[in-house]
Amino acid sequence: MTRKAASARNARADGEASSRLSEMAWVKAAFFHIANNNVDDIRIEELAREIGVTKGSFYWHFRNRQDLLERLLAYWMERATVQIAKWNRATEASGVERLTALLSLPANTPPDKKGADIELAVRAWARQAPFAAEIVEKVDRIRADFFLELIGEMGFEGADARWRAHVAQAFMLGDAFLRSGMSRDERLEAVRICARLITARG
Amino acid sequence: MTRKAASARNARADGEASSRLSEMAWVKAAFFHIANNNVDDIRIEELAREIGVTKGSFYWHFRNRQDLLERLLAYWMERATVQIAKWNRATEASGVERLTALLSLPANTPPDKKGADIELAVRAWARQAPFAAEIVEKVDRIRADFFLELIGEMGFEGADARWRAHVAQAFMLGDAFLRSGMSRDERLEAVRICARLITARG
DNA sequence: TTATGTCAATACGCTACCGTATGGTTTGCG
DNA sequence: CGCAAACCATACGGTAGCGTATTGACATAA
Repeated sequence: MTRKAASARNARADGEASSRLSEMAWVKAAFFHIANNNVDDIRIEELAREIGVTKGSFYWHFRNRQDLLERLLAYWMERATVQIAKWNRATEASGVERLTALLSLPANTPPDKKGADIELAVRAWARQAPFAAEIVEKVDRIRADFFLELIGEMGFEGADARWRAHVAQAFMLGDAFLRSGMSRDERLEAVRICARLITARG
Repeated sequence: MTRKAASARNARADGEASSRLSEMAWVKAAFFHIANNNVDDIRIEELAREIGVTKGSFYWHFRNRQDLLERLLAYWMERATVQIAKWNRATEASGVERLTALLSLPANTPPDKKGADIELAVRAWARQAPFAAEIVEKVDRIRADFFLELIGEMGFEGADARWRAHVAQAFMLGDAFLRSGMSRDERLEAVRICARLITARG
């Protein structure tokens, strides 16, 4: 059984995308669950009910629950880094504008601007599971480089630039997690102010 | 049974502290568990094993698991707000120094400077349980006021002060959650830089 | 058409928990 | 002493969720 699943997966990895869909359906369902609750809330039988199949399907596509979680992490990492970087490089806005936009991520990340919730859940998860911690560290490092690059473009250098980048990154996270009753406009203003403070000379 | 437990608790609330210890032992054990993992990891039978008793004891002191969780929250809130405020008001350091110290909380909060972990776990929990969300919001509001007061003492006023306070608070959280491989000294330096940026005129 | 691979349904065993019921033991006190 | 309350142990029922075993349905290629 396990053998079969493994070989089937490898076969798929090479070639086409015949059942890729059903497999992705599981990952996405899990993604929604971790967004609204936490990682322990990802229960196979529950996901199955939502998708409209049974466990029989699950254990065809995945070795076990852990297997799903690992793919979920990979999926999250992709969204949390690569796509953002691409988007940011594609746009031709000014440095400060891009910094502002970046700071208000992940609060605006789809689906349903639940980006912050997912961040939180994954980070909570990371303290439980080393393999999740690894991914989060990677993500943080990639984001750090990205912030540094952005700050660098604005004329800061060396250690100074690194500190400012760090402050920016920390603010991004913290702002997303703060449960203050701030309106959308207020949040945006706060982000703008923060960008100004971070890029102030002195 | 339930009645008995309730009345016993009330009786204790008035007077002495006969069994306060054993009760607190449960709360603290739960506290350690939520620090190292998350709220789902608080399992009665496991805590019992660690304390050296059995479930029989637990259901004497607490109505049920939820009861324990609520007292745990109260305990956390106390630590997360009141005590910090007291400490901060007791000291006679300068404004910037106090801001710096505050920013590096909760990363240095005992036990075992696990403050950040607990923050994370509680906030993850808050998205699952409304009654936890309520407490976190209270804590955030109290801290916000506190930051505002501090910033105010440094001569900032009105909206400007509020934004700066918000940035400080967000940084505090985010810095605690960032899984970057920073050394203790680096972290401290980052905090100092952040305090400078936040209190810069312009 | 038959064989083989792909995918899903059903039924089962197993374990980890929660909460309850009930009985035992210690402790304070009249 | 002796009794009541406080405190804890043991045993049990109930449930939720993981993983497995087995069979069924459908497609496609030989």
